[in-house]
Amino acid sequence: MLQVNQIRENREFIERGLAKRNKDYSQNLSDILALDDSRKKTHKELDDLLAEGNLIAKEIGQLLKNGQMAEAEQRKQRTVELKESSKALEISLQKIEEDLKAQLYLVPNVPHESVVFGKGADENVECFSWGKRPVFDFEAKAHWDIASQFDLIDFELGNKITGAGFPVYRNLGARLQRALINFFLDEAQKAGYEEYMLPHMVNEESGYGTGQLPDKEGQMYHVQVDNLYLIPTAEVPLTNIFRDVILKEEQLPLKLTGYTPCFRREAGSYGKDVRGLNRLHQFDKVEIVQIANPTDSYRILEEMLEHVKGLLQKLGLEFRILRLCGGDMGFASACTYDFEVYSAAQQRWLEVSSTSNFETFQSNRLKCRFKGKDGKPQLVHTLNGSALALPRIVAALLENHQDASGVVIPEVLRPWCGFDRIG
RNA sequence: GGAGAGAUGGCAGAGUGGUCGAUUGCGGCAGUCUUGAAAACUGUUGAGUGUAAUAGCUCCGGGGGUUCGAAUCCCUCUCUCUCCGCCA
Repeated sequence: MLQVNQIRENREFIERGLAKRNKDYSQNLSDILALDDSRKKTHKELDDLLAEGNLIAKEIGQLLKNGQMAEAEQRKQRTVELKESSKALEISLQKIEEDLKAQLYLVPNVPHESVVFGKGADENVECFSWGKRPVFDFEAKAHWDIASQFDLIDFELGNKITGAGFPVYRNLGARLQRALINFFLDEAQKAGYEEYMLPHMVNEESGYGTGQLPDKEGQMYHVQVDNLYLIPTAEVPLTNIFRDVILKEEQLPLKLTGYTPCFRREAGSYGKDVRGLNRLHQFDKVEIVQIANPTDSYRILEEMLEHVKGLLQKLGLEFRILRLCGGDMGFASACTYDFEVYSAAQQRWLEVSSTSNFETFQSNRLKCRFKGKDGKPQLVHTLNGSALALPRIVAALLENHQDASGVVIPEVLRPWCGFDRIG
């Protein structure tokens, strides 16, 4: 959520930034400022009435103490009027504040200066690539075929137990999952991230805090009896740790990591995208989050990119990094890099990580601040990234590291797996 | 699920209708003293809104009510603790 004062002070800058999202928000911004003006005006009127009421109340107290009953009664008459009009003002103020909030919820984050204009995914900019594409002297299989050949993943069983998009991992497939989770967590720990084990359900406040609510409600599983949501990513519980928290400057940056399953309803997806592990309703992911001083956040974003790079390099997977253009960036992000690994068998790129700086967009909602030297609370910057999401990594590992008779496990994973090949 | 108790500033903990945004202690910060440190002493120390700066206004778990006036009384919700029941 943008800050109204920012909009007021840097309107032109913000409008120019938002234009990169290929949508016009100038009307929203005008509405916001107009609503804020009437908010201020109404607030002032209300405050004046309340101030008068407070004053009279004190006088009445004094008069009663002195036994001046008649005078006290007289004063009370005015307070009746005051109460009526302040009640009315309160109601309209509340309405204005609701409208203002609703408007603010509609406006996405302002892309960073470095983000390019673009209409959609086609205009993302490749900024880094690494690795060699494997060459096979046999017909490369897709991961769903390998998975079924070696009994690693049972999609049918998942369909039976739950439904499409909830695969069952078994045997070496299950152990590979566990190995990857541990590998990613240990790497994060080595890089200075504190590990958390988190609830897999969150309440409404948390959903609002990180921006899944109100607008992306349909993408989360909702447990209605208790009004809880299954987390779509560990980012939600991890970042909400700092909701309504004022940190000390010297605590920053805070680095956190956590493994959780992620639940996504993903309504409206279809076709080749959903084959095998490409898109699931439940998947596993290790997330990294940093809570940063605004002056450091872009350096930290680079640091996080390096971390993710390192993971993919250790796994020996060909990948590229894309700088997302304005039109493809998530609602809350100011700057996002996507990591994609190349799937040799499917002959396409698969997104395995998205690493973003949200600047103050989340912290403004979360009310997560830090106190600097001047003693004034200031909003932090929040950043997060997948490090990494498992299913497509598994897909790429199986496909890219396959040989004529099975799959070779990358050296680095073997201590965690306990086996060096499948098949 | 049943019965009872409670929720106050970073923490502890007063406050049961009228200068209470809140006594006090600890912690934090600044200063005095000291070669330096500790101790002691002095001062200072919540957030939001608003303003050029003041002022004003709001906030004592959330919401609602009573009253001229609520941290304090009433209703309701949430959470915590104790006891009972159930349970991995």
